Amino acid sequence: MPKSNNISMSVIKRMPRYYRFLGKLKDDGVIRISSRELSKMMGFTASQIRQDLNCFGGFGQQGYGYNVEQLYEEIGAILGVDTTLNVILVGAGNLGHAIASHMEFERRGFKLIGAFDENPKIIGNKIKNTEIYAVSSLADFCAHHKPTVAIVCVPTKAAAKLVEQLYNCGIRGFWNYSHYDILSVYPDTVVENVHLSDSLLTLSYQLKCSESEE
Amino acid sequence: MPKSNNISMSVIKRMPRYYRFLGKLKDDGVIRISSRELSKMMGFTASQIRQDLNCFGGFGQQGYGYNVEQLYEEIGAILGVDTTLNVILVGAGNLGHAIASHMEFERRGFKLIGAFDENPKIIGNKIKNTEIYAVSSLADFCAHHKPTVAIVCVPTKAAAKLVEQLYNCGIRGFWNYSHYDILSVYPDTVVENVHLSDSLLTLSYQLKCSESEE
DNA sequence: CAAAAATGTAACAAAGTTATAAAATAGAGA
DNA sequence: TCTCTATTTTATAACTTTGTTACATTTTTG
Repeated sequence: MPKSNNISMSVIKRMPRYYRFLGKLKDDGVIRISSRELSKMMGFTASQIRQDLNCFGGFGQQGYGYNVEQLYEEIGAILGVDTTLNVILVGAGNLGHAIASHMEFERRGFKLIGAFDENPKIIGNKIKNTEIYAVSSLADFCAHHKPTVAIVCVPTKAAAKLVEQLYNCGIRGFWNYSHYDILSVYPDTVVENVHLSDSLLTLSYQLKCSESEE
Repeated sequence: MPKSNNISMSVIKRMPRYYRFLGKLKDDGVIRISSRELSKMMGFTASQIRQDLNCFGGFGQQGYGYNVEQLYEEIGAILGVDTTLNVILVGAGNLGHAIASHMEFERRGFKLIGAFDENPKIIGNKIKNTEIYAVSSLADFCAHHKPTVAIVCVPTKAAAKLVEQLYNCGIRGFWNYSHYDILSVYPDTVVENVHLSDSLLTLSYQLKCSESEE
């Protein structure tokens, strides 16, 4: 029974991590867990865990802790894992292909229903039972199958135009791996700009710092 | 002349993004830019940009703005792009291969000097002029070439043991794509757990919210 | 030389994190 | 079965960090 308060982004960003650890515990057959135990595993403070979980409702029981399976399901529901969203991949090159095949979409409430590319050499190939179509067929495909999310793995210069096109096709969620930053200019869209290189650069910065502190 | 204050992680995480946008401006031949103009492009407030940049020193000039090229170089230096770090890839499967070939390491102060995998079928192959070696040769290789950063792209169950092994080989920076969470248990190591699926789940959450608000 | 533009800093506000007091439960032992 | 104690959450309060606003100062431009 989630509280309908608006939750802060900081909390949301931590939820998938909780989900991950709880899934692991569940698979290991753990029935119950306290915030204190979880904190040791995850590297958060127990306080924070309790407060985070409490944003959505009191899942814990005083003197007992949290029921692992129940909490796992609750967080799954919060994140929307229990409702399926249709996804398309646009740009099925090296990276797009790897991401699509690496990601276990089904376990996360997504279903890959199509992939698109401009390269004639790979059009017709398959990624995990999903065919790669020509980008030119995008509009027709979307009109039929109504995907809501697109994984954007195209070169920088192609991205801006593509995003507009995808929006017109009804796409409302963008999972962006291109070097182009998608800004949320449309009010009803959601964007995750991944930018792998950003985390590499923060790693670089932190390494520099830890060296100079020795 | 960077200030030696300790900068907050929130600021650091924004720096690569500044670097990206400034690089683009530089390539476009833009000589100077004001915080106001930048704010429009990037979706931050102008104030925040000024405050962020000021953490490292006064790069701007009143009444003029910032010199694009100078600022680009300064931020590059802050992030450590100007000093080269040797990197190895461990796990050269689908994802590892894609990331290594997608990432422009040289432009970011990194140099890929080796890749490792357990699959005999791909040992001996090349990724961007870098050979794929057997994991068993890891220790020898590291003793010789002293890499400081490892890209971890192995299956979950292999990760824990591997991290320990890599630490013993002198690796101090972990760029982790496995589903295993590397905790910073060693005091002098730096970890970036990427967890692609996390951002997909936050996207899912946000989509759910934006729907219910309509 | 004056008006406009822009930074850097200080004051303020909001958000996030940690600590603590109160309430509830589980589990042990009589 | 009942009672008591240790455990653990919840709610709230204190604190810390982060972000925003405002403004004085400086520089450019016409």
